[in-house]
Order: sequence, then C-alpha cells, then structure tokens
Amino acid sequence: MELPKKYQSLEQENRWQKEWEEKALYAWDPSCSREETFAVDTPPPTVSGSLHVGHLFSYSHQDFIVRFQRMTGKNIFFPIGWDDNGLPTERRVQNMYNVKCEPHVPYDPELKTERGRKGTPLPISRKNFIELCDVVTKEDEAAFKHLWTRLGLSYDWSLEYATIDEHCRRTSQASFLDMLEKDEVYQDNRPVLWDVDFRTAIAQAEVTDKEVAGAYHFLRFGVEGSEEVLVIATTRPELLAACVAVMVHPEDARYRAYVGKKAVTPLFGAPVPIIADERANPEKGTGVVMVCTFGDQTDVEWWQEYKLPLRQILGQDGRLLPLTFVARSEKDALWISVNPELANATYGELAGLPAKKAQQRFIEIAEATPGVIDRPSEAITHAVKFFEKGDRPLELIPARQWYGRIMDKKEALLEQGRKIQWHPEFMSKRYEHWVEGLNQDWCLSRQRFFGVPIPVWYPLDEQGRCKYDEVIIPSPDSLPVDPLDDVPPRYESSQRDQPGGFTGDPDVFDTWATSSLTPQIASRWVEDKDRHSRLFPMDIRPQSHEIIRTWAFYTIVKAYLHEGVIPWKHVVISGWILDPDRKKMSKSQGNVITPEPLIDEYGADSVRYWAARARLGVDTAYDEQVFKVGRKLCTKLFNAAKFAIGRFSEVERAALVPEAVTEELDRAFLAELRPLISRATRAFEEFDYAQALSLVEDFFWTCFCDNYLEMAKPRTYDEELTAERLSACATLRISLSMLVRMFAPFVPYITEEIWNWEFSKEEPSVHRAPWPALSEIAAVPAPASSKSWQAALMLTEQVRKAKADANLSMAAPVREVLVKAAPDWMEGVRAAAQDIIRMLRVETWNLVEDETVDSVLSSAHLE
RNA sequence: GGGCGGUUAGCUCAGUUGGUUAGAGCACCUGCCUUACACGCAGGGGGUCGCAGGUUCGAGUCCUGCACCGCCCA
Repeated sequence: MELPKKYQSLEQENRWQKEWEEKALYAWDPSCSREETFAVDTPPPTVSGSLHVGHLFSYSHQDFIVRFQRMTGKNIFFPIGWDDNGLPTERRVQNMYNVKCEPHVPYDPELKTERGRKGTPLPISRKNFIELCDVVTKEDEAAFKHLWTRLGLSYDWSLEYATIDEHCRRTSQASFLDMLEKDEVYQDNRPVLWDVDFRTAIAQAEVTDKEVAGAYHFLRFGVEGSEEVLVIATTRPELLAACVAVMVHPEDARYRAYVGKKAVTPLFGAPVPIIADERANPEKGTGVVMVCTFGDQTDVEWWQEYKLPLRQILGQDGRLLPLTFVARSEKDALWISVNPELANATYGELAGLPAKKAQQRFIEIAEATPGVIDRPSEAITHAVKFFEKGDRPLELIPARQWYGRIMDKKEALLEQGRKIQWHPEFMSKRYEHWVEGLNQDWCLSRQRFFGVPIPVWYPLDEQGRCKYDEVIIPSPDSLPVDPLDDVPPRYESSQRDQPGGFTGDPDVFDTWATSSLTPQIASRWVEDKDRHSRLFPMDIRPQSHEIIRTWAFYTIVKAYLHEGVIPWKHVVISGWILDPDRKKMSKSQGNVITPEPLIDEYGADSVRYWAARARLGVDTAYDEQVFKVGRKLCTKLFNAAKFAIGRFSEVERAALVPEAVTEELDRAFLAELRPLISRATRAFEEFDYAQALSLVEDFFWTCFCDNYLEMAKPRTYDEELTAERLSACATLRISLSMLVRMFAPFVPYITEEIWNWEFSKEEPSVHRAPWPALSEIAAVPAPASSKSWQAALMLTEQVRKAKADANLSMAAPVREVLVKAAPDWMEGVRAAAQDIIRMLRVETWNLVEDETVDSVLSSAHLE
C-alpha cells in the first residue's frame, strides 16, 4: 500500500466519520448482560444555549473514557440527547420571530412568520408558538450533531433523543404519575419565587444571588397610643402597604418596651403588631424590620409562624394590584387603616405601577409628606435573588403550584450521594452542601408553553370552580397527554371548561423534571423493564461542576423516588475552560470562543488533545498553543508510524511475533513499555485520562521516536533478513500497534488512519481493537541485564552531547569512543554497543571496566 | 459570613505513599537540512515551589495561620 505523503487532518476526518457511521461502529448491543455493558448517562446539552469551546472540552472528556472502556471489551451504551424545552428556547423564539404567545389566540395553520421582523410583537396561539419552538430547536440540534460528529464523539446515534420528544414526554409524565401515586408530589397555593417578566414560578435551583445597588430608606412608624416613633429601615418601601408586622430582636434594649404594642404604618395608617424575634438583626438598618407579604423568604417564615394576614399587593405581572383601605371598624377587613382616605389617595398613585416605578413614586410622595422620612436614604449593596436566566428581581407571590417532596428526604439524599463515587472526590461536597442547604420543596410547575405538560385535569363544580383536590389522571397507556388538547377519561370534549365539566392543567413541568430522567429515558424505563434493568443504574455520569446542584441533584432525587437507587456509580466532573485571564467565559463578557473554527484550523484530533490535557474537575485557562502541540503530536504520530511500517513492510507479517524478539536492546525497550501499559491502564480506570495521555505521549516521543527508533533503525536496513533485523522489525510492529491503540481514545482519526495502514486485517477498526495487555508480550523474555536500556540511553546522550558541543551534525562520524563502565554496567553496555555504534557512526570503540565511575562515562574523539 | 479548590520557570501545566540536583510543553538561546518528520533533531539558559511558622534526619508534598485568585452557598 502506498502511504500518504503528508498529514491532512480534514480529509481523513471526513473519510472516517462516514466509515464509522456506515459500519455502526459505536452501536450498543442490546443482547449483552449488565456486567458486559458500560452505560454512560450524558447530560444532553441545552441546544438553545450557544455553542462554545467549553462544550468541546467537557464532551471530549466523556469520549476518552468511553473509547477506553470500549477497547477493554465492554459493550458501550453511550446515548446522546438534546435538552430543548424550557424558557431559553421560548425566549429565543420570541426574539427571533418577534412574536408573543397568547393562549387565547386561535391556532392558525397557515401562519406565516418571518425572522427579524420589526415592529410590535405579533400575538400568536400556543400551538403556533410551540411549533416555532420546535423549528428552532431542530436547527439547533442539527448544529450540535454536526459539531459532535466532527469532534469524533463515539455516540450511538440510533439512541438519540430530545427531552421534548414524545418518548421523553411519556417518561416524564409517567414519572410524575408514579410520584403522585407514592404521594411524593402535592399541590399548594403559597408564596413562590416568581419571575415577573416570564410570569412563572422558579425553583430554588434556578435562583442566583446578585449583588446590586440599593438603599435603606428610613420610614417613621407611629406607635399606637403614644407620640413615639419607630424608625424602620427598608430596601423595599413600595411594599409598605403590604406591611403586616414589624420585628425587633428580643435582646435589643432600644425596642424592648415596644414589643406587644402596635405600630402604625406611615401614609397608609395600618396598625401592625410589634413582635420580638431573633431573626431581626439589630446590626442591620435600625434594628427594626417591617414584614411585608412578601418582601423576602424571612417574611414568608414570619407570616407562617405568627399567622399574619396575607396582604398581597404585587400581581403576577409585578405591578401593584388595585385595592381599597377601609376603616378598622369594618368586620373581617384585610386592608384596614386609621385614615382610609389618605391611604387610598396615596395608594391610588401607586396602583398599576411596576415595583421599581412604584418605589420611585412612593419616595416622591413620602418626601413631600412631612413626618414620613426620618433621614436621608443610605446607599448599600445587597444580595437580591434573580432567576438565573432573567434580569428582574424575583418576587414572592402566592400561587398554586405542584411540588415534589424533598425537604423530608435530606438525610436519605445525602446517603445516596455517599453511595456514588465522585471524581475528583472533593466534588461530592458540592452535592452535600446543596442538599444540606435545601429550604423548600421542589416547585415542579412552570407557567410556560414549550415544555412537557403536567398530565392532569381537574373537575369543575356546578359553579365552574376548579376542584383541585380531585385530580383526574390519564391512563398509563395514553401517555403522553396534553391536558389542554386531550380529554380525560369519562369526559366529553364538549365539557371542557364548562360548569360540571373539567379543565386541563395549563402548566408544564420544570425543565429539570424531564432532564433529571435521562438515564430512565435512555434505558426505556417506562416501556421496557428488562432493558432498563440491564442498563440502570448506569456506570458513569460525566458532567461539569456547575450542574452538580441542579442536574446531578435532581437525577439523584428521581432515581431515589422511583426505585430507591442511585442513578450511576460514578460521577466524573470536568472543569471549566476559563479565558486566558482565568475569567469565566460568558456572552455578556464577550470572551466566548466559537468552537468550529478551531476544528477547521487545527483538526479534531488536535482539539481533543487540548481537551485531554486538562485534569479532572480542574478549571483551565484557555491557551491556543495547546492546539498546536496537539497538531504536532498528530504529525509526529503520522510520520513515525509511516516510517516504522516502512522499515518492516518487506518482512512476512507472520514472522513479526514476540518470539522473534531475540536482541537484548529490543527486549530492554519492551521492558520499558510494560510499566507504561500498566500505568496508563490504571490511570484510565481511575478516569484520569490526562495522566494516561501524558504517560503515553511522553513514552512515544522520547522513548520510542527519539531513542528506540533511532537505535533500531540501522538493523532494519540489513540486506539479509538476519535474526537481528527480524527482532527489530518485530519490536517495531508490536510496539507501534500498542502505542497506536493507547493513543486511540484521544486522537481517534489519526490512529484509525495508521491502524488501517497496517493492522486492520487483524481487527478492522482500532476503536474496536483490544486495549494493550501485558499478556501480548509475555513471550518476550526480560533483558539479560536490567541496565541495558539505561546504558544505551547514557551512551547515546554522551556521544550526542559531544557532537552538539562540536556543532556537528548527528550524522557526523566519530573516530573513537572510550567508554568506562562500572562493573555492574558492563553487560548492559556490551549489549547496547552494537546498535549505538551504528546509530552514531562510531568508528572505534573501546570499553573498559572502571570501578571509579558510578555507571557509564564515555568520551568521544571527533575528527 | 460559611464551604470547596487553586497559587510550582516568562506562559500553560505535571509532580504518586514526604526521599538524590523540582519536571514537561510552549517561548527563548546555540548548533544540525542525520535516507520518518524543520509541525523535526541535538544541546542549553531559566524556579526562594504565594507568605510566615511548625512536625521531621529530610517538606513542593504533612500540620497551623495569613494573603491573593476562582467557584459554590448564605
């Protein structure tokens, strides 16, 4: 076979992608037992997010591990999916088409939409909106698939799924119904973290604290029955009308006398109790804090504990609701005031305004009214809760939602976490701390459109009121259902939203409700229990560290709720790619690097090489130099393999067996290879691919290319097929085969290329070839002297240095070399001598035993 | 404020259970077109291992404190 002249990454990548796909090289074999299988639960990328170089990085890591496992003979279950429901997609569609989903708009099958349209957003139906989400999602999936394929990730594409597809909707809904049956989910109407822009509930896991600029405003409250004044400090004066109590610390001497009395809110004149509670921080503000329903999570706690009234002034759109204050003499009144006239006049200025505007207006009014503001406001920065994908502060707004019970399972969930092996181990702490810090049940429902519908209906009573506690569930074989489209059992379509009829739950699940089921989705938990039992729990879960508290957490929750088990045995954590200044890459910072041009420029193998150099779980600064190093390695592999194969290509392959390795130097070299195999294997078994690569790369470059190949080369040029030549040829072929296989998980293209030049008759693809084992070279005896290899290296180094010092070419002849060797080194030196002499063109060689040298000392006399 | 991780050559990083003179690649310097590779080969310079204590015959490695950087959580 004529071997190619130059290393061309792109050409070979296209070729092998096609070949691997046609041969279904990475297909999972469903007939294998659990023990023979290595199952991987890959978190499907959120396709609405933009592609960046971090994707290449962490998804490559999985592939190194998987390719190694495949070569050890495991039947690999390596599915990939796309996570495409949820808010990010909706937001993208809204922006891309300039549309707005309005559930009451009727479906238009002929709807024409256009990207980049200007003007006011076009209201479209729920169904039209979901269709657009599907279109955009499909495009994003294709872009990811293209990139994954180029990168050479060895997924079994026949297992591809999308968390919004029918199978995933079925699994997600079945999961919910299973939890409902086990009483692990419930509905409640209570304050929930609410995003006013997206108008949906948010779970604890999706919340992020941001330090923002704010100010303490100092408001003067009256004290009932006296002329005294209590000054409270608040960052949210616009919620004053919702004030239901004020709190002071029980030990705070300044305020002890007031406890039990009533304070009166300024402007609104509402009398509220003054309560002593340890959670009021005397250090903060004035030490007096107002409780509003609801300003923050502590307000919710106080409201519950002290059974305070619910005065809701913020609507789901984040605007102040209309309301009317009345005199306190009115029975059962909620909005009471000692001065209803003033209260209503004031509130009338605020009603209908968004919170931020209401705050500005309130302050104007307060400043214009004597006796309300105590002193100038004080600028502070404080942590405010935001939805991680939103940009207005979250509010706590009472709403009916579905919840999953997790607060009662903290201990059990911690125990589950301890059963999993985390790599690196310290990452388990992230999980533990998250579980320990849980402070609310999992809010499962979202008021969105593009998602998996909550599969329940509710009966309506004769007045058309919803009977929430009489949940109607679908039959298991009807899943997935869309309660807004499908009709529940024993009802007619005409009864929808009619008194005495039914109504569908309009909400969808939190995206994690589905994403937390990726092992069960891939294993077909719902419809194929046998297959599920042969894949679940899975072997590994590779992922990066920022999703431990979300994705890994929820997946552990679901596996525990459904089957009382852990979802995977190992979690393998990738670090992040930081920008060259070690800053997080983010769109807003503008430091994100687009991945595909990197593959164009350096080739997929080089990009993978870069990814493989990162240690597990450790963040790495982006360094473009490493791609170049990767490309150099690939080129070196290409050239070395081509050359080595050329050296033995004229020899009958059947003769190139371990038994033919008869020369001391060859045996000494293979003795060096043995620990490499052991160490690289151990590193891979511990998921430390970076260590494995470093070992193999170092051996290949230094030991194989720069030394052994040079030393053995002269013998391969013997005209006759001497035993010496045969031994070198056999050693070259054996070691090349092993090295190519050990590189294969990292650089699958160039290794497959080389494999096919020489070894594909034995096994068509290197990626299905067995991982190198010591047993392959067990027939090669150990070298006669344990010092042979070291002696050869020292001689080589010393003579090379002499040539370098003399500014001579390595090919320059050496007239004479005098070698002094310690007695125990003599045998090794003698064994290596012949090859060294030929390699370095030594004309005269004198070896003397010398007890005064430690090992070997040679002096070269050059011309 | 709490937790976790990091700090080693100009840069990016390795450094096993404490053990010779702390390593690699890139960059830099000097040679070399040696019948695989100049994306190469040979040789070379470059480090107070963040700081301060401690344990030890011996500390980059173990312990304590501190500083700075990053992430997570309040």
